[in-house]
This record gives sequence, structure tokens and C-alpha cells, in this order.
Amino acid sequence: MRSVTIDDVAKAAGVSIKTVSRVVNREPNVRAATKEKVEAAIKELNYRPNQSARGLASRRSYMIGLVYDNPSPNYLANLQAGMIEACRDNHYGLALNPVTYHAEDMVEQVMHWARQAFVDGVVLTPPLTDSEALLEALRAADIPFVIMSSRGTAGAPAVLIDEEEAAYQMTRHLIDMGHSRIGFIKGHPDHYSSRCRFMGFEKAMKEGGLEMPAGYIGQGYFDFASGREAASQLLSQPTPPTAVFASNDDMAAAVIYEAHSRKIDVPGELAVAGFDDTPLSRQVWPGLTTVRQPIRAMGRMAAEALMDAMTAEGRKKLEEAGEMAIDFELQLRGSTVR
Amino acid sequence: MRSVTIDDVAKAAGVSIKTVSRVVNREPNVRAATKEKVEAAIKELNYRPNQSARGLASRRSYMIGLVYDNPSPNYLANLQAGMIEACRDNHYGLALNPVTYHAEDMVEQVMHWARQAFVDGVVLTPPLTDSEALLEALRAADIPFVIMSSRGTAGAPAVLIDEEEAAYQMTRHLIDMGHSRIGFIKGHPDHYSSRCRFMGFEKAMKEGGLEMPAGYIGQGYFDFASGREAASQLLSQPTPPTAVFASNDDMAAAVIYEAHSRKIDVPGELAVAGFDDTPLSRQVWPGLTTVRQPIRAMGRMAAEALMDAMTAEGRKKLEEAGEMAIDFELQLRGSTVR
DNA sequence: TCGCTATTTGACAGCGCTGTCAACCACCGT
DNA sequence: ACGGTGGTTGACAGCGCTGTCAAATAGCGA
Repeated sequence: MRSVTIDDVAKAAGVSIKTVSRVVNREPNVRAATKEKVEAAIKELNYRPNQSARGLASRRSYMIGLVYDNPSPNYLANLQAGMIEACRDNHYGLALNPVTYHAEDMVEQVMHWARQAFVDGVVLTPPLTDSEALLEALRAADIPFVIMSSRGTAGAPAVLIDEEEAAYQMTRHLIDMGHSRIGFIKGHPDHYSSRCRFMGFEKAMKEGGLEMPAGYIGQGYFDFASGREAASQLLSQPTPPTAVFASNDDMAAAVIYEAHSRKIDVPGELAVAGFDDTPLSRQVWPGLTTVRQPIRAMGRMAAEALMDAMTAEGRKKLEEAGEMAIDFELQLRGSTVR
Repeated sequence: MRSVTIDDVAKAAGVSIKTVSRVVNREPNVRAATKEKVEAAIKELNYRPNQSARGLASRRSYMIGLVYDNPSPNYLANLQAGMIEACRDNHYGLALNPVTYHAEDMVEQVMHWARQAFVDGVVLTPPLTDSEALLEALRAADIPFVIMSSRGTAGAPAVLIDEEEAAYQMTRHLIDMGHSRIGFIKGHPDHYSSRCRFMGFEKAMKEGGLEMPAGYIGQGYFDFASGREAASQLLSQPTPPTAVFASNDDMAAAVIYEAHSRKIDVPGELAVAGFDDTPLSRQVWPGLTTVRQPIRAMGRMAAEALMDAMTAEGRKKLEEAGEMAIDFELQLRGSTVR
């Protein structure tokens, strides 16, 4: 019942434990044939290195951390899934740290956790990505990090999609569908994303020579309830918009909800567009036109970037890395297209 | 720049490292005076035990694990949140292990992960809770576990709500609303929950002397797509039901979706009920009548039960513990009540 | 063929901590 | 005063792995 150790693998492969260690850690200077032998033995025995032992010997924890503040369950689940995929490939573990962005001692909390969990790197989600104090503390503690955000903070490697461009394209889509009275529901002001998405909207509207009356611009907070309020405001205008672009799917679903309850036909009388392509966008009727963000792939990329940064050159590369952009995709569904 | 070790503390306190270890781990049989000296030194030097070293030497990780197979993001997020709350209180970490229930080597995978991550205990979510092989392997490996499930497996401590009773009450609610042609959409057959929910439905229907024609019973898999198919089947009956009780919210939302697309008024012509009280149930129109499960509290309870089991008596208590039931609550919304 | 360098491999000493076990001590009853 | 008893302390051997450095081997030109 004893678990498989590096010695077992070494014996099985007919090499020294050090060579096994090299293969596991992807160190250079291992002959291809040797590497294959070792990998076969690892697979055969289903060997998994003991993290505690690795951590002790190498003074690393082989853990990366994910710090977040109350994201949508869907975002969290996908991000985690992507990160775990990457972690598995690299024999790393994932440590979670939910925090409160607005807490007085948020930075302290995170740093304390990072020290105790000994994480080798950290992924930050919005809006934590916008806390300059936190980024500074991580830099000071020499803990590599990647932010999941459009924030163009210098020196902060970021995995992102071009949110402004996506919002621009979505707005273009609405304009192309013949709409000229287009409303917009902004996202949470703590999130830089909200600004990006609004800027993309603005750009397309200006380019199309369309007006953006104040009554057509609602303030939301990325949740359903605030979306309903904003939608209610927009739809109560003397001349209501014929299309509403909400900064995320929850709020867009809220627009549809409001429309239903007012017997307004979607998309006949009101087209609705969202952002994120959450499952919800497929579960409301009609299906929601939205922007697909490959969150899972982004999580994977962020985790990989961190783990690559464990070597000296990798570390340098991460520091120099700017934005790592992934493609988004417009998903056109029944809420804008009959 | 070297960090403070147990040796430093021992030297400062004028005792052996073993005594420091005793104090840190709250072991008995340390004289009060000695303990104070050591504690003073710990504070003075700001000593924090190295988790890797502790883990390696003690073959414990101060981590509990969560094993799951593709649950709904909402379930996962809430369960995690509850478990993390409990972990924080006890200076434990949470390790995640997504697996594939149907994978040939699922049990092996979990066991290797458990050994590698050294988790001190494991929480299992459905349908993994129903794998007798997995439970047996965990018992054999002497790893304490708690299942999140109605499964009445002897010897498996479970955190749960009385799902059969909940389904019974929900069906009663539909009957009380005057419905007699009530359809049901079953959940994924891999999940024991599905059976419980159906049994509750059946009980209420029999008690009310109502018929359950085969055409009114659809098979779903807990996801939206399968819910649509089942809904489509039910609504295509020559005499369709006037109410549908779906085994979870995603499928209930699918029923509403189908109703909308067929211009069937909800709840006027068709009442719909779900199960779980996910955010989705509040985000479709009309709001979904459903059963609220306090997942977060359940996660917290499961994690606490595991960490309590780290002591000898606690372990015994866990082994003897049967079901730990938490109250559910019917949430009546617009999909059944005008 | 030999000698040289570059690549590949292995022996071994810890990393910081806990478990084991033996030594030590104080205090009891006789 | 003595041995017995149980609480208290410390010496030491690993836990499974990586870093260091030396040894072995391969590759190549002359």
C-alpha cells in the first residue's frame, strides 16, 4: 500500500533517481531514449512526485495560486478547469484564495496567504488586477503573477481578449441589423473591463454617426438584479431603444426578462446582446447573442505562463511579456437575429 | 534572507527542536513554563513551520480534497466557498481534483492523487458518491471521506437534504395548485439523487390518486439540452401535461424555453418547477419555482466534519456518523404561481 | 587510433520537520 | 531511603525529492 516513489521509477527504468528527477522536471540534457524509458516507467507505475518532498528539497511549493473576489460561478469554474489542466501537465497544484477586494487589509491578506501557502506564482482575476498596491506587493515579494484583465498595467503580464474590439464588433452587428436607437448597460465600475466594453461601444456608435443619449446608457454591476434596474430605466424612456447591448450575459438576460414581463417581443421590438457566452446565454429564450471568451483556454495559458516562469529565462520572459491576447468570437443567436 | 526554522526557535528557547515541534502541534506533556518559553521565541522570530517539511515528515498535508466530475459551475462554486470557509478556520488548504466518473481508471486516478497530494480527507460529489469501488478504495487507504449525497450507503458519512421529501412537497404544491396532468423529467441515471427525486414525485402522485402515463415521464441528464428534448416530448403529447416538474433547474429552464418557443404561456397554460435554486431560476422569465439547497452550508459542514476527524475520537465519530441532514426550502416563483 | 570536449548520468548530502524510543526527572507510597 | 510510576525532554533516523559536483560516456577531429 506504500505509494510509488522516485526510487521505484528509477529501478523500473534502470536509471538513477536523479535522471528520473530530470525527466519529471523537463531538465535539458537527457538523451531521448532515456527519457522515453523513464516516461514509460512513470506511466506504468502511475508515479506522481510527492509535492512535500519536492517543495522541501527545492524550496518551492509547486503550487500556483488563484486569487479572486466573487466572480461568476461560470467564470470561476472555467478558469479553474483551465488552470488545473495546465497544473496537471506540470505536476503543480492549485491553491485558491477568495478575498474581498474592498477589504481594508486585502493586500496583507493575500500576501500572508501567499507566504503561508508558499505559492510559486499567482493568477489574479478582475477587479483585483486593478489594485496597484497588490501588484506592487507581489513584485516586492518577488512572486510572479499573471493578471486576467485588459488592464494595460506596465510590467503586469496579462491574458486577455481585446474587449474593446469585441464590443466594437458587437455594436457594429447591431447597427448592421438596422438599429439606430441602441442602449448600453455598463458593467461594474470597479472593473477595467467595463470601461473597455463601453469604449468599444462608443467607438462604433460614433463611427456610425449615432446618438448616445444619457437615457440610453444604464449603470449596472454585472449582476442580474442591477441589469433589471438598468433595463427598466432604458425601457421606460419616452422613445425606448430598439436594441440594448449589456456588458455581460447576466445583465442581458435581465433585459430579456424585463422585456418579457412588459410583453415586448425579442428580437422583434427589442434586440439584446450580451458578453461572455455563459451557459445562461443559451438557456434563456430567445438565445442570447453574445461574445464568446475562451475562459478555460485563458486560464490554461495564464497557468502555463506562470509555470514557465519558474526557470530563470522563463522568469525574464514573463517579466517582459506584455499582453497575451486570445481570439474572441461573436455568437449570434435569437436575441438579435430572427 | 534564510527563513526562520525550527532550529532557530529551539536555540532561542534553549530547548530541543522536538520540544518546539510539540508546542507547535499542541501535543500534550509539555510543561507550562517550557511551552511559554517556546511560544515567546516563536513570536519573537515570527516563525512559521514549513508546510512541505511538515508534510514530508508526518505524511499529512493539512489539506482536504474535493473530488468532482463536471458539476454545475454554481454547485461547484458554492461548495468550494463553504469548504474554504471551514478550511480557513482550521488552517487547512483545499485541493481540487476533477475526474471523469466513467473513466476506466477513475478509482486509481483518485487514489493516486490522494496519495500524491497527501490529502487528509476527501469530499465526494455526485455521482462519484455512488461508486462503491471508490468508497472502498478510500476506506482501504484509510482516508476519511464525506459524501455529498442522499445515497444511504452504510458507513459513508453524508451531508444531504431529504431530496425525496423535497420532491414530494414540490409535487404536492403542484397538485394543490389544481394540476392533475403533471409531467416529470428525470435526472441523470448515474445520480442517486435522480431516483430520490422521482420517488418523491411518485409518492405524491400516488397519494393524490393521479396517473403517471409513460408519455408524461421524460428522461433527462441534468443539462439544458436534454431538458429541451424531454420537454419537447412531453409537450408533444396529444393531451399535454399542465405542469412539469423537472429534476433540476437547468432542465426546468429548458421546459420554459420550449414553452416560450411554442407560445405556451407559463404558468397560465403550463406550470414549471425545478430543483436546486440556482441563480438561473431567478434569471429566466418567469422566475422558476424550485427547491433551495443550501450548498454552501453543506460544503462547510462536510469540510468541518473531515477536519474534526483528524483526531482519534473525531475519526471514530465520523465513522459512526450517518447522515447529516440540512433543511431545504421550497421557493415559489412565477413559473407555478401567478 | 587517440585525445579532447560536450553531453549525459549518478552518488550523495541535505531541505525542515515529525515519529520513535530512550533518558531523565519529580514525586508517590512504603 | 528506595524503587516505582508517569510526566517531560532530547537524540536521531528518516520522509522523498533536488542541487551539486564528479564520473562516465559519446562525439569528433586529427
